[in-house]
Amino acid sequence: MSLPHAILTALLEKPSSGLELTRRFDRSIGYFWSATHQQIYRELGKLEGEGLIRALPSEQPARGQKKAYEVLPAGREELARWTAVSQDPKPHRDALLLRLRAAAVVGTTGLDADLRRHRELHARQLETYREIERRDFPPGRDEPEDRLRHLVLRAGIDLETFWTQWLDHALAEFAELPDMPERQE
Amino acid sequence: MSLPHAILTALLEKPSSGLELTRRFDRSIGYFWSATHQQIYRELGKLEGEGLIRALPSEQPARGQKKAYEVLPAGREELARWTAVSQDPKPHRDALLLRLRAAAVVGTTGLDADLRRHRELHARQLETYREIERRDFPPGRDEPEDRLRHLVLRAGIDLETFWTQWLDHALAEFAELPDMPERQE
DNA sequence: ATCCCCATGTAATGGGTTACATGATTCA
DNA sequence: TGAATCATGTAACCCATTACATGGGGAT
Repeated sequence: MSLPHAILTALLEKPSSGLELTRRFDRSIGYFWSATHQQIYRELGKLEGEGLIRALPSEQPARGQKKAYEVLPAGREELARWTAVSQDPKPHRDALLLRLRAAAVVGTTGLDADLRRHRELHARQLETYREIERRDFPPGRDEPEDRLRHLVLRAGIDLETFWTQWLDHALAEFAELPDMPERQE
Repeated sequence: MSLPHAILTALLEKPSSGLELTRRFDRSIGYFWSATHQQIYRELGKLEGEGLIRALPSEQPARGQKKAYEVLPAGREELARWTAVSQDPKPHRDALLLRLRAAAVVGTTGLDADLRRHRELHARQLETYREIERRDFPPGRDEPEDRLRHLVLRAGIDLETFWTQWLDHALAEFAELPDMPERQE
C-alpha cells in the first residue's frame, strides 16, 4: 500500500505527467520504490478519483496528450498521515541468497558467473549513487530537507557497498571450494 | 518465481509436511524468502501435480492428517537448473526509506518513534542470527555445504548490522533537526 | 461434552508484471 | 505518407495477503 504515497511524494516534489513520473521512478524514487508506467497510470486515475490529486487545467485531455497532475491539500494530508503512522518492516525476499542455499544441496555449477555479474551490477549502482551524491549534496549545504534526502541516499550507498563486498567475499569462498557437482544422494 | 524452488530446497534438506515447512519458513529459509502456510499448501499441490515431489506413502491422506512430501529426481533437476540459470536482481522496495523521503516534504512528525522501533527490531533479528551462528557454525567445521550456508547467514548478519547502524545515524540526525512541522507551501 | 490447538485446505482481494492497443507528433 | 517515437492507456495473468472453513486429537 505504498505506491500511491510514492506518487504523492514525487508529485509534491514536482507536478508531473504520467510519463515524467515514470522517468523519475526510473531515476530517483524508484531506487527504493520501483514502479512501471502501467502501475503509475492506474494509480494516478485512482488518486484523482479519490480527490487527492488533480489534472492541471491546461490542454485537452485526449489520448496522446500530456496530462500533468498536482497534489491537492487532501493528498498532502493523506501523505503526512501515512508518513507518521507506524508500519512493520516487510519480510525480505532475496533470490540470490536462496540460490546459494539451494547450491549447498544441488551443487554450485554455473553460479559463480552470475555472482560476478551481480557484483558488477551493484558496483555500477554504487557509482551512480556516488555521482548523485557529488552532484546533489556538495559539502556545505544543510537545509533540513537536504539532510533527510541525503540520509536516504546514504542508505543506498551503504547497501550497495555491502553487496559488492559480500559478493567479493562469496567469490573468494567459491574459489576455495571444491567444485561441488550435484551429488545424487 | 522462486517459491517453488525455496520449497524444493527445504524439502531436500529434510522431507516435511506442510506445517513443518511453514515452521521452517518462519525460522530459517523465511529469513530471506518468506511464505505463509496458504502459499505453501498451494505450491505443494502444484509441485506434486508437476511430478517434482510426492507425498510419502504412509498414513491416510485425510483432511486433518499430516502429509509429508519428498523431492523426486525431476524436482532435484529442476532446482539445479534454476540455481545455475542467470537471474536479474529484483528492484527493491523499502517503505521506511520512502517515508523518510516523504518526510522531507510533509514533515517528520511521528517518524522518529517508528525509527526507534525499527532499530530495535533489527537489533533483535541481529541477535537471533548471531545465536544461530554460534549454534550451527562453531569454529572448526568447514564442509563445503556449511561454508555456503554460513555465507548466507553472514549476509543476514551484515545486513542487520547495517540497518541498526544506519538507523542510529538517522536518529542522531533527527535529534539535530528542527522539528519540521509540515509546512503548507 | 467442550474447548483448544494441530493440520490442511478454500475463497476473495489486491498489487505487480507482461503483453498489447491507440492516438499524437516529428522527421525523413 | 510512412516510420519512429512519445504518451496514455487496457487486459490478462500471476503471486501474495487476508479471512475463513473443516476435520482430528488431546486435555479438563
